Amino acid sequence: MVDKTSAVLDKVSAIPPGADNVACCGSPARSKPRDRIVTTARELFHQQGFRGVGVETIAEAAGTNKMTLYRHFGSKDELIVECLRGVAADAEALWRDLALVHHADPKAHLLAWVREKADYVLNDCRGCTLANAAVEITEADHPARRFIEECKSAYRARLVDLCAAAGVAEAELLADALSLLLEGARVSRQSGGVESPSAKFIRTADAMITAFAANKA
Amino acid sequence: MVDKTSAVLDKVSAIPPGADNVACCGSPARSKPRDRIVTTARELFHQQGFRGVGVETIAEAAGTNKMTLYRHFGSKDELIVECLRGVAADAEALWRDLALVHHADPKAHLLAWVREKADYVLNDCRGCTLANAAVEITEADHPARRFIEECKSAYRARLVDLCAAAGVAEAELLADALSLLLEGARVSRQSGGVESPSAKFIRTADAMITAFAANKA
DNA sequence: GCCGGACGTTACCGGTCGGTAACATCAGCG
DNA sequence: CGCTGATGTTACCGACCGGTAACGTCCGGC
Repeated sequence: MVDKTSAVLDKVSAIPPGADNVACCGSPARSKPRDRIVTTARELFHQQGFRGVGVETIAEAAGTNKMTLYRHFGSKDELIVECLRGVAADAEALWRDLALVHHADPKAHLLAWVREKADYVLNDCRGCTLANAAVEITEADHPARRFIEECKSAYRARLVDLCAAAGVAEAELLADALSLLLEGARVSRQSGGVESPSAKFIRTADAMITAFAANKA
Repeated sequence: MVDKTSAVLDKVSAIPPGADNVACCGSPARSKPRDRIVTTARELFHQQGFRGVGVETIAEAAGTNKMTLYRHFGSKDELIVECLRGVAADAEALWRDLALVHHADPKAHLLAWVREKADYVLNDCRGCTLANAAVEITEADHPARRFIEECKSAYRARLVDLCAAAGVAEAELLADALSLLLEGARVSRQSGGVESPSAKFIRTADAMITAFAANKA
């Protein structure tokens, strides 16, 4: 699998022993090993894939060791699920924040959502951790699979509600179209670079929204 | 990584020793080991991921052994690239066939393309092997990465040409939109099952086409 | 002060992986 | 026939992986 030099790893394992990985007051308040493990694992899994990084690498990058990791997580699979839970929670928080800002104007809310997601697509070339996990983890009975499905369907439901609130007649169809465009942009970014179709996510999403907004409910 | 029982493998390794994997006349014309290896590897890689299946598994499922595999391919990475080449060649052949049928009517050609791709999305829950490889193979200098990028950009160019031939004013934009929808449908199928937004691929793609066809060139 | 729990350290285990060496076998072909 | 090249077989290598055992350290709370 080509030489997997630690160039990338060195950049990620920027947790000097004794220091902390969050900007905090003073020195003594170093975050707990468990949190550091999850944070580091999320970053490494996202960057190098779930099968591409081992537990020992994660533990060391988190400034701890394998034994401590296994005191908090029964297995690597459990750690994976915990990481996905974190990803989903962050996405949920982002959605809530956006909803607070735009609660009065669903149409603007929808457009703002497109722009927020576009930011991620353009700035992060590794796409959606949840979707990547679904690609990489092929075992049908892996605990992560069920969780991923729940996340995606929950997210879709929220998007449908937003489209409906924006007065779109075929809210479900628009929501699915936007889901496909976003998911496509994130994966296209990985397989085609910056000049891939992913660069047109905003324009195509906007076109889709206006096309559907033509016939209101 | 959960127990990776050989249930799936048994189904795939349906190449009984002495028989052939292609429907051919008689018994003696068994295809060459190299071809069997590539065919089997493509199937296994697609189904279980590139990192999820080892060379020994591939060789045995192909009715041969690891040594013969390494006589034809210098490394697993080379085999991976060869498999991707095969996938791309098949896609190219499919495109050519469709072009032959619809050479007179670009608009119908475009709609037929959508339906052909939709067939794949609905019937194969593992998406696009090229895109999956881009997700799974994270090494920046892996030989497969360059190849994948070339494939995707070539495919995009063909789609742009088709959209332009269909008289769409913003051919590039429509082509990118359709690319995103398709790529999204394929990955959404993996992370969300059959009831995911991927089920709406045809309807959203059609909507996109009609929306763009409104203003002709 | 002391005790207990969380954490660090080292070493180890069995299994799998990618890859290679050496040798036997077999088919085709002169 | 005998040669040759492609294939099959077995055994092996070092590296890595997920996971565990045993023991030492340290810190906070009673």
